[in-house]
Amino acid sequence: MPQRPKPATQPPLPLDCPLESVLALLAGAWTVQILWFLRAGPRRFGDLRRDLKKVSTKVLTNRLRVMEEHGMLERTVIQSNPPQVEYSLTPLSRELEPILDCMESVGRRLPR
Amino acid sequence: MPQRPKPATQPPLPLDCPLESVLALLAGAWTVQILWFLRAGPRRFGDLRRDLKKVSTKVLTNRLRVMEEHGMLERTVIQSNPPQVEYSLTPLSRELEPILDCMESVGRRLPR
DNA sequence: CTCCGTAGTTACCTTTTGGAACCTGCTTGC
DNA sequence: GCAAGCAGGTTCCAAAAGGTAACTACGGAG
Repeated sequence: MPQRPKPATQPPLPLDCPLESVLALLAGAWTVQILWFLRAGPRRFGDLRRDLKKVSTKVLTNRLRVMEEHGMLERTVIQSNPPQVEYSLTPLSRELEPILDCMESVGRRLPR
Repeated sequence: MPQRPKPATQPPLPLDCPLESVLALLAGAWTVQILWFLRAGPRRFGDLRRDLKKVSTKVLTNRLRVMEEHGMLERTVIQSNPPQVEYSLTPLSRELEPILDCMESVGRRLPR
């Protein structure tokens, strides 16, 4: 049994973590799922509410607003009667798609 | 201007979302960063606290406990004086590494 | 004798988040 | 006239998350 531990295991940190920007975008409940369901094409508010069962309209609205502010969603109002709103991916959120692919393939090989 | 919108854009949802299991593992603040810093090798409690600046000991302890319960971390007590605790990746968390790689490369090509 | 570093634990408080329920205005179908 | 579907907005409340500060126990350094 050593009498004195080494002062610190790895004095310098092993590379600063460059994931913050990505994590900031993906943070928040439902964010990733919304991206997932929009990959197949634009979807309307009510579609998404049905896709994400168990989400309340308030939370969904907030999420969509925040994602839009982050430039991850485009919101298009269709002038019809009643008016409809379509959400679709942007160039920014398309950059994130590889992460979804990766999560999917990892999830498939995971137990359960 | 159409008089009546289509009843629903995509009646069946475009594939049920298979990301839940992965998202459940990665959820929670600091989780991904902890995995990131452990990739280089086992690290001790104090190391991680320094890696993740701005994290309180309480929150870090909670995170580590939860991740251990999920089978994502191995906790090893080193019988020294004072005793030390080392955290390391498990087979399960190693399965998640591709996601980290992917996030890193996406993050690099993102603005900012 | 006091402080430092080890790895936490505990109590307390604030902030954030999320959910349920109800509301709007609009039009169509019955 | 009444209900239904569209896209939300609003209010209230509960739960969860997170931060601060103080505390534990151990030995070594000064």
